[in-house]
Amino acid sequence: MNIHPFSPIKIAIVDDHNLFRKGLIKLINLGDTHRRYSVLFEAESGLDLKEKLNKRTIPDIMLMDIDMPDMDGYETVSWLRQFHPGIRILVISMFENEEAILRMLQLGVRGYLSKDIEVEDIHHALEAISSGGYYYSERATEVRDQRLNNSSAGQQAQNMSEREREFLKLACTDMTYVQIADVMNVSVKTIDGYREELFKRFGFKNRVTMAMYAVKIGLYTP
Amino acid sequence: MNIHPFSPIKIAIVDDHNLFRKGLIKLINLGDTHRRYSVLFEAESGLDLKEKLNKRTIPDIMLMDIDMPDMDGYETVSWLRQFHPGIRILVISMFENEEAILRMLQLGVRGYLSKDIEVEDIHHALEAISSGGYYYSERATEVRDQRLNNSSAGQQAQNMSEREREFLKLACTDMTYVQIADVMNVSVKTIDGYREELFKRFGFKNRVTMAMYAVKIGLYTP
DNA sequence: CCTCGACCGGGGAAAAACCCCCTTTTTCCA
DNA sequence: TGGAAAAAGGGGGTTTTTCCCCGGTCGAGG
Repeated sequence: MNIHPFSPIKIAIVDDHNLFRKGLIKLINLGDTHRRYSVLFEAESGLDLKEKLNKRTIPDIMLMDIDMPDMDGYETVSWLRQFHPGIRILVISMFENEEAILRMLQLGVRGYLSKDIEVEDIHHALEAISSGGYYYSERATEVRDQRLNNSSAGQQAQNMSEREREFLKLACTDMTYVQIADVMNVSVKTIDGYREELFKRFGFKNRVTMAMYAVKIGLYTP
Repeated sequence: MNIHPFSPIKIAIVDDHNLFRKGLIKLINLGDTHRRYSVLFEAESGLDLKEKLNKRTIPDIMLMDIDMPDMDGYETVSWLRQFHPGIRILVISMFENEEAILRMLQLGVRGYLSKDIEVEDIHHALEAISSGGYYYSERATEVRDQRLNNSSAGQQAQNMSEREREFLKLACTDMTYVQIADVMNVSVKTIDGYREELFKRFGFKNRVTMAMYAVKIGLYTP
């Protein structure tokens, strides 16, 4: 189920760093002797992408970063899945942590690569994706597999609720739990419940390590 | 005081991400019609660089990342300044924060660029540096200038002592202040002194915001 | 001499962490 | 479709840690 088997495969790149975009283009062109791929355009963020998608040809494959200003990778992918479900998304991110990988997998991306990639990696990924398949880095595969297995094993983790997410973000600030309870419109005891639940689930020892986890998974940017 | 006015200027790149290295090479070659620059070799970390420097021609200019495994940018620059003072260093980093910029400026680097650079930026920087000058991004210039002015003004900040730095790193972990006092071999009250001093100096409201600051300036990576 | 930096200490209020308990609503699945 | 289980919210009370003000010693150096 190839996309346009005889015309070049149209690619767009969404990343806030010019250097990365140029690096990606170079990696794509290196070894692409048959001009199978053509990079249509680049965008600096999800917002930028939304504008550019209106005026241009729709790409077949979208290379997507996660950490971006305005509208990050998760939001952008959500939006794309809803309004352009035909575009296949390959995430290329600095983040190799479970949370990021799982969220993206759940959003239905076609591939997940680290930014530490070689020419072959990106070509294998592009080939797999353009022929209807999927391509995950070793690390992403590992995360996905271990998620499929461990339901009762070890520490069952992840999947925070929206309220827990919100609490976790606020716990990274200088607010006390009383103040957090106030802005979240629940009692302090409820907040304490969220805290305890997260402590238990993730093994946090104190608020600092919890906040650090939030940073690590990109939920909060200091 | 040009370096080899008629032979190409030899460049080496130190960055742990292949993508960045390839992107940099592409940016350097783009617009370098006269082949003024040649990229000698790439290294993935300071440690890797040390090995490669022994076996190869010494480059004129070194493009240097900060966040790297094994031996980070600061260590690597310190080492280079000591053992290869002739190599001119251009830092190209994700970090645009005061701490990082100031530390690098103090170590005597010739330039500081964000990773958000265009072709012209890198060429201006390389020209300036190879002809004996300096090149700082807008942000780096701003930081340097405001550091020259504000000695008594506003909040005199920065310049943490080595002990304070160490404490700040440990304060990002799950250790209590008692435990931190233990590993730092001082009394809890001394630790409390460090804490209070940093709180006053930087206006932290609680340990979480202090830890977040440590992350922001790159002192601790969650 | 006397200040400054690094260290140590008391006491106390507040916040955070950690227990146990409870109700209501939603989900889900046999 | 009925009931069990989970998720969401709340409560009382304890211990530990954090935070903040106050004070002190000691040695180095202008």
